[in-house]
Amino acid sequence: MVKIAGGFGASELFQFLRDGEPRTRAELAQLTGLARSTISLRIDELLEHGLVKPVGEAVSTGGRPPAQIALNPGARVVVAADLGATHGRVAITDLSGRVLQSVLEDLVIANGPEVVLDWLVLTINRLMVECDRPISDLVAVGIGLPGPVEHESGRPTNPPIMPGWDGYDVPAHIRRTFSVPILVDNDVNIMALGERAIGWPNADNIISVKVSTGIGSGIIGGGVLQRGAQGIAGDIGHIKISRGDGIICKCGKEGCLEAVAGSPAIIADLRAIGRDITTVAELVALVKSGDISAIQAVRQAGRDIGEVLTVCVSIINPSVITIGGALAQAGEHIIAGVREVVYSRSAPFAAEHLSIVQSRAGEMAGVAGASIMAVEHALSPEGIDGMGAYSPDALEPGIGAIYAG
Amino acid sequence: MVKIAGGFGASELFQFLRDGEPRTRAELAQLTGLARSTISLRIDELLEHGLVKPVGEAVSTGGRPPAQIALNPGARVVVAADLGATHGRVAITDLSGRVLQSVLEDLVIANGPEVVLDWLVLTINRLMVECDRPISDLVAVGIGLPGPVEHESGRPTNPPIMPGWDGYDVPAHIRRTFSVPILVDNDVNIMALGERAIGWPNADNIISVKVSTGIGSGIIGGGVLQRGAQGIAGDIGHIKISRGDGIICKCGKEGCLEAVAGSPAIIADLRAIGRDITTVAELVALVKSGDISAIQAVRQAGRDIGEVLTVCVSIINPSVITIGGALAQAGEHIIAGVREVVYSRSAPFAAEHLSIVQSRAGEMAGVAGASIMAVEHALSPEGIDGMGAYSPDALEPGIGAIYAG
DNA sequence: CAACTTTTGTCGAATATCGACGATAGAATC
DNA sequence: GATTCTATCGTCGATATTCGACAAAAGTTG
Repeated sequence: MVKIAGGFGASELFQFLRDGEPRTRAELAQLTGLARSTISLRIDELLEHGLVKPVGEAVSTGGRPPAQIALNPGARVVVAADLGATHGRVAITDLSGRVLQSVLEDLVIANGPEVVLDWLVLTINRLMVECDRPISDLVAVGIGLPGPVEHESGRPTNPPIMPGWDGYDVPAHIRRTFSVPILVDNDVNIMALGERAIGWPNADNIISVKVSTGIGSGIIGGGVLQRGAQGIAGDIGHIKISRGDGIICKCGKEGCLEAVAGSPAIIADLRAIGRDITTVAELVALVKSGDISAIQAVRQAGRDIGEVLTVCVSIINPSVITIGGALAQAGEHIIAGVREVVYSRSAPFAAEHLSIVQSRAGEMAGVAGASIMAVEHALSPEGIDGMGAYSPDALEPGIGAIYAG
Repeated sequence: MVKIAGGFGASELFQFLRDGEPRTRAELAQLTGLARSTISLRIDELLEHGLVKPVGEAVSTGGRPPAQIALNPGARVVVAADLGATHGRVAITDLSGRVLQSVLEDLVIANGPEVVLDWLVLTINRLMVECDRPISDLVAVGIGLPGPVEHESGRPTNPPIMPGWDGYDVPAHIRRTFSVPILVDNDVNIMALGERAIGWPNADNIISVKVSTGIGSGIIGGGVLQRGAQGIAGDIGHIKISRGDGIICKCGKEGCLEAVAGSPAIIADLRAIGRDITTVAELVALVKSGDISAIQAVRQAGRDIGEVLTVCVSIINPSVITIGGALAQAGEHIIAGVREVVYSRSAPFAAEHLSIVQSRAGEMAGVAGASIMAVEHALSPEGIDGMGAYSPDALEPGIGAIYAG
């Protein structure tokens, strides 16, 4: 039986403190409609579990100053993993998303799920030891993968660059070691979550573009991540653009954005005119060194991306577009190209309130988003109850979070 | 003070009966986690107010057969209005969306909000009398307008074809006469709601295209209507298409889908080769008569729309695309054109699970959606409480629903 | 037709919530 | 610097709500 109704427990009250804002008991009473005395009881419960803590006193309005209660972000931790094709970044963060410990390691996603996820488990264990936290403090794991993922089940679906991963039950593998909720999603989706959390907490309509070897985007619409029917919403890399005639993409179609404006295409173009570069890092370095041809090529890629984003603006009507990924490290040139096209071609009314900006979260956008995704779940009423907020036994050292998943 | 927490009242229980499915008390107890005795008390409350009714008995499993309780759709009514540029359709529907009474009248939206809304108020009054319902049975009004609307406030924003409406407080005007919640939205948005309700109740990702003088779409993503930052999401009419070079749109830009594939463009093309038509209706008739040129023109419009929808499919990843509007009445030709392009150009995985179909709701999609929107609000916990579900006084004849809005 | 099964409404018991009161802590005042 | 004032905090009895058990009701089965 799923508990749906029932009393107003500590976990429900906790929802009002999730944003990290300190509040007084009186404010919480106002918010919830409960009596101050009831709030006090719930607060005591949460204090006992360490999920909230008093944070000094608010300004007195003439009488005894009210005590402020706020989320205690350090009470528990989550794992945030951003796994790419060739690198993996894993972090332990607290409930506010603050990174306590992190590593960036080489990783070959094509080695298959067993190898990669075993490595992930070992890495999590190592990081937990390094930041001196018992495993019982871990309440959720968020993972981003470089391909489509069915978020409900955590299984990759038809991933083009992840041989052996199709349909693999990622959460089950991790849960063999850590009995906590495992959340899995596309890497651009968690990137979008990260960008919003770090740079645009109040924007409900965001497109976060990642430009690197591939080109993809994560879309937040109406405040929620848009995954689409098969988890492949935001897949802008294989939209046909006008400059793409005659250029065949890896996917078999002609004129895909990715085939024209992805870093392999840019690198190939520059090699053709004598620049000796092979990697994205070298391309970025060349642009930063001031090479005119490289700058022009990158700016043109920005225009190509802008062509597609112009359409996205009409369809999604976002208030923010962020540009991230390895190629975005090459300064403002890409964004300049994007802006040039989007602002001139979009409907004035839509463009007027649209910000096109460089990623604020940068390389950490992925883990930031994975952390948000994990915390989001862990702090939901089910997550809190799963932590044992209602069972005092969970306070015993060494027991901690046991969650059926 | 906003009531957020608090007991599990009748309105909360009612949420489990909103779908219209009959349920037994035992099932409801299971669903809510409350005791059967408590459920019985709440059911009695709802029965008294007529919001639910017993609907026969379920099959006995050997003992006394359980009584089935279900939503009583006839208990209250809502107004659903779909106002276009030149016509307005207004309906009274019950809580299941069934149309009790409706009219379709000529209407000049450009006459401004005072004239149009006064007409709407009169029409509502007339229809309520015709279906012999007291005004106290009315619990909400849903209105669709042919332009962008800020849904939260119910005010049109920068509507291109609605002079005098910009920023007008539509709900306030209606509420002068009917003190109920007034919900306002874009006409294509309510059309999308209607299409889902009638044809695809389980689809969480739908694009509903309306093809007529203008071309627009309503997008449901992740189960919720996507409005975007300024309420203009889904505005696909002014996306540039490849065939549009040199064609100037009313909006001032070049090559807009609407300027190429909208009915005025098609009619102009056909007149140029000697067909004597001026209206959409005549165009539809010509196509239905089997005129090859007309059929080809319409099919080409379908291809043009398909070009834009191909991009939409990549971005939104819908499971359903519906094609409606006056031009869609001309048989399957438009859809054939759309399918031709979308299925051949989209990523195989996305196209595989995508249905592209003609509108199932047809001309009634708008009012169906407006009805859904109104009912949705009226049956929410706030709506129910606003009906006086907690104040027995509301049962007195002639008092009924009073809602502060 | 009697025994059995399952639902339904009732009622006392258990539980949760509320409102009031005194204690507490700092600000304002003299 | 002592006193008064104001507002919060924790406690406790009063109240309202919910639960669980029981017996009556309504069909089914043998």
